[in-house]
Amino acid sequence: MQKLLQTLNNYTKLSESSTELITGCFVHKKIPKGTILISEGQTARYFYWLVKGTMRGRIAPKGELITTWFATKNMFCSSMPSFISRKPSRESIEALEDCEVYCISRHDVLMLFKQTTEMSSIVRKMAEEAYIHSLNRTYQFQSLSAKERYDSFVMHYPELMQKIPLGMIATYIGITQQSLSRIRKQL
Amino acid sequence: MQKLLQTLNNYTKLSESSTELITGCFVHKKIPKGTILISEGQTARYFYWLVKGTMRGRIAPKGELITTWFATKNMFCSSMPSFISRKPSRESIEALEDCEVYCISRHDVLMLFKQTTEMSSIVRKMAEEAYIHSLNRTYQFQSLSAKERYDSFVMHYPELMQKIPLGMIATYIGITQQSLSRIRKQL
DNA sequence: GGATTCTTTTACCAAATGGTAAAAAATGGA
DNA sequence: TCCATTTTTTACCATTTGGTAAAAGAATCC
Repeated sequence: MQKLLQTLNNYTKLSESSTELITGCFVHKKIPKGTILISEGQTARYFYWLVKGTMRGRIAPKGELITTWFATKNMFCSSMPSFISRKPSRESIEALEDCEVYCISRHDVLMLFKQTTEMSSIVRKMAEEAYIHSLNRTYQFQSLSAKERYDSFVMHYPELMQKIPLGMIATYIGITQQSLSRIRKQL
Repeated sequence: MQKLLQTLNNYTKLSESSTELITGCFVHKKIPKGTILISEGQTARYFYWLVKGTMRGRIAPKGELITTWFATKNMFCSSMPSFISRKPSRESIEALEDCEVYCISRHDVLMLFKQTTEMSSIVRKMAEEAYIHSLNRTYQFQSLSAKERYDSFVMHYPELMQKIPLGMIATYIGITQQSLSRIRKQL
C-alpha cells in the first residue's frame, strides 16, 4: 500500500484527507495465475494496481491470441478505453502469474472525483501516459525493425524475459514466435 | 463555421450561450501549402479545425520524414500530447495543400474550461478518440500485413489517394514507397 | 513549349519474415 | 523419477519487404 500511495503522489501530491479517502477505496486481492479479470465484450469495472506478478492484455482477432500490453509490479492496468468510456472491452486481461493487486471500482473512482480534488487529475495524467505510450508503440512499428523492437522490449521489460513464454512477447512486437527465436539467437 | 458547430455538438450538446462563447474563440485562417504550423521541439499553442485541405503530422527520427497522421476536411488536428501537456512536440505539422482552418489557442481553451460546462467534456472525448485511434493503429501493425494496412487506409481516407504523394502514405503504414507501389499494382 | 523538378514505377538482388513441421528442451504433476 | 505437456529451437522453403538504381511519367516554372 505504501508503494501505491507513492505512485499516486507522483502523479499529484495528495492531501492527508484525500490519502485517507483514496486508501479506503482500494481493496487487496490475490489473483491466481491464469485468471481472466476482464473478458472481451465485458465492460471493465475495476482498475488494478499490481503489487506482485504480471498481467497482459490480449485479443484474438483471427483466432490467435495477440498480446496488446504487459503490466508488471508497481504498474496500473485495466482495459483503459472500456473503463473510461464504459464500453465493452475489445481485449481481455489475463494474469500470467499468481498476482497480488489493489483494485478500485469505477463507482469508487467516480465518488473520489467528487470528494477529492486530486483524483480527476491523477486519472487524467494516467490516461495521457497511456496515450503517449500507445503513440510510441505505433511509432516503433513504423520505424523500427523487428530486431530493434525486440531490443526496445528487453530494455523496458528486462525481468519479463525470464518469466513469460516467448510467443506472448513475439505477438506483442508483431512477429511470430519462430522469427523471435531466430532474432534472439543472432544476438 | 456551421459544420464546426455541428461537430462540436456531436461531442456534447452545446447550450446557446456556450455556442456563442466558443464560436467567438475560433479564428478563421488561410494556410498555404507547405506551411509548418508546429515544428518539432516547439510547444503546440493552437488547435486546428480543417474547413478545407489536408495536413499531416510528421517526424524525422533517422533523417527521413515519417507520417504519423493525416487530417482532412472536417477534422481536428494538433500535436495532441504537446497541446494537452504543454510539452515540446515530437512531431511537426505540415499543410499538404492550401488549407482553411478555424483555430483556437490553448489560452482560450482554458478560458472555456472555466466559463462553460461543455468544453472540458468535448476535449476529454476528443482525447479519448485520439487514444482509441492510436490503439487501433498499433493493433493493425501487430496483426495486419502491409497489403491489409493499405486496404484499411484506402477505406478510411479514400480521397487522399488522389491528392497525396505515395511516399507519405507508405511511411504512414510503415513500408517503403517501392513496396507500396508494388502492392498497389497487384490489386 | 521546353527544361527542371518531383513522383511513380520497374528491375534486380539481398535480407527479413511467415508457415509448416519436427526435434529438442524445459516444465510441471503424479 | 518418469510421463505428459508446454515451450523453444531448428530446418526448409515460399513470400514479403528493403535498398539501390534507373527509367518513365507527371507537375511546375520560366
